[in-house]
Amino acid sequence: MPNTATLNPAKSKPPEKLIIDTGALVASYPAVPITIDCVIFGFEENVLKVLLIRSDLKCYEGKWSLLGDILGETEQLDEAAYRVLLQRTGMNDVFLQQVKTFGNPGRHPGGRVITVAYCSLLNIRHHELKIYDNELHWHALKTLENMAFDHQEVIDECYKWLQKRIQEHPLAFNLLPEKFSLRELQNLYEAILGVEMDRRNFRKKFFSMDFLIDLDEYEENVPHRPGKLYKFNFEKYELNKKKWIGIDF
Amino acid sequence: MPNTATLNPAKSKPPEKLIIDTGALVASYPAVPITIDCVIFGFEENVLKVLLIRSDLKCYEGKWSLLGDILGETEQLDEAAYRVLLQRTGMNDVFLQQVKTFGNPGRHPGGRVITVAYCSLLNIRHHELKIYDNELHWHALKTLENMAFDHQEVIDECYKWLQKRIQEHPLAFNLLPEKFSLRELQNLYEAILGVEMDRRNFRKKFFSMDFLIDLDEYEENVPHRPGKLYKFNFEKYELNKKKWIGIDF
DNA sequence: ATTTTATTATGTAATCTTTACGCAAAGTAA
DNA sequence: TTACTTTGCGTAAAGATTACATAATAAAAT
Repeated sequence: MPNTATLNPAKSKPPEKLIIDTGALVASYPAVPITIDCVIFGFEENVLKVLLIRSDLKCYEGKWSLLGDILGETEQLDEAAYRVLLQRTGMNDVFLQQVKTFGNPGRHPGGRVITVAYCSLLNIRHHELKIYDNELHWHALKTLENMAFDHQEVIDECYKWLQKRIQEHPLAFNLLPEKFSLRELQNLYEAILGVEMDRRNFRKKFFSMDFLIDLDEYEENVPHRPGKLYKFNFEKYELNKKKWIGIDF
Repeated sequence: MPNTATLNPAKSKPPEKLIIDTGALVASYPAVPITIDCVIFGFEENVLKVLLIRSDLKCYEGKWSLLGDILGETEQLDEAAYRVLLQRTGMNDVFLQQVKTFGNPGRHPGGRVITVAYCSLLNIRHHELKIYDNELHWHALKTLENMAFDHQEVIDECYKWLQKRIQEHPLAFNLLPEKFSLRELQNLYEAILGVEMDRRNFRKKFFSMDFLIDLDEYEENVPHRPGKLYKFNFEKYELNKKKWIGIDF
């Protein structure tokens, strides 16, 4: 029901004339091609990487591009993102999230194209690429250059999203092997956040959250004392996760 | 430069044939009309409100709709959001942020329309509406019903965004008068987060952040002991804001 | 005038969290 | 054996959060 306290009947007018033919209305709208771009982060040898292909546009010859495709006419946005990933990499067991929509009119040389960026993270070792077309491969995030379109900006925004997100959600465990040492976990956080942390306090923090399962196994083939291996207790996390009340800025 | 460590030249193929006519490429893409919808939150009499108009579609007769419009052909997304707000309300001094894009193929009865949702917050008293077409007015968020399109879902997502955001950024001060009492500030947080907080701890928290300027003025025309008035020190906040390292989930 | 009521302002003690370190134990390499 | 690196565990000080107590101030009721 309308909140009449703030309705101003003297000034307020109802819609002039109701539109019946909604089909004609929508057909009269200017339309824009929509693409989906996937920013897939991976972690390997202590380096954060992103999955790219060669652009197949002449004007971006030699430049690198995100995994993207045009949105199908009857396709959901999420659905399209999963399809792009499957078609380009053969992977189908990855969690994607919408991050931001980029609509600068000049972002595509062939005319206006709006893209919705999706982001995901995965363990490079556990997700073997099955398709290598257009030189698909992992690039170290730190040394990216020669990006086509506005894809550098898209990646930058997704990286910021990742930095924020990894502090509040257990995303990190998608980037690690199922069994990992605390050192590997810490290296991942340090690489993504770009900070150094105290080993002992990092350990204490994770143990106090109490979502790590001690596997009573140890690292092998390391040139020093092997660390214990853990896995993340996703079930327990789902039941006990923080409700997030805490003003702080 | 490509990270050759993960490039697989045996399997990897360069693009078959580079596309020269990008204009023809883009013209061949199916296109979708894009709209911008603005979710404008306001706070008045301890109630969180959202600004709505009557839908002018016959099939949604009597239902309520967000402030939206079609994206102009050469318009930036952000630009369009500010235009919509200005055209519908006459307001031009409000900060808008992109929240999410909604692309369900069935969300508009006239055919596929994708909308990019923008969100803002403002002090109802300080932003007098200058246009009242289509019964534009504030609705209490709690008792919303009869929403057109998927606008209930859009509002729900923006409300979640707001709840998260207000805990990490000083958004609340856009919803309050410039001079406010601690009680007003707390009421706002309680209304948005839907929780009760301890008066004394709330005060302590805000004083310890040290972004409130004590104006040495007092509330007037309140039926009890008047509280001190403060304003938010945006300059100091910009210099000292938290760098946000703190894993917690 | 005095009392009652509502609300502001301030304080304090107990608990939990974070930070900055110290040091022994377990492997590897010289 | 000895040096070196890294893991694992611990602790004390500082800081933040929580729960609750009480005095002060203004308006309204008696």
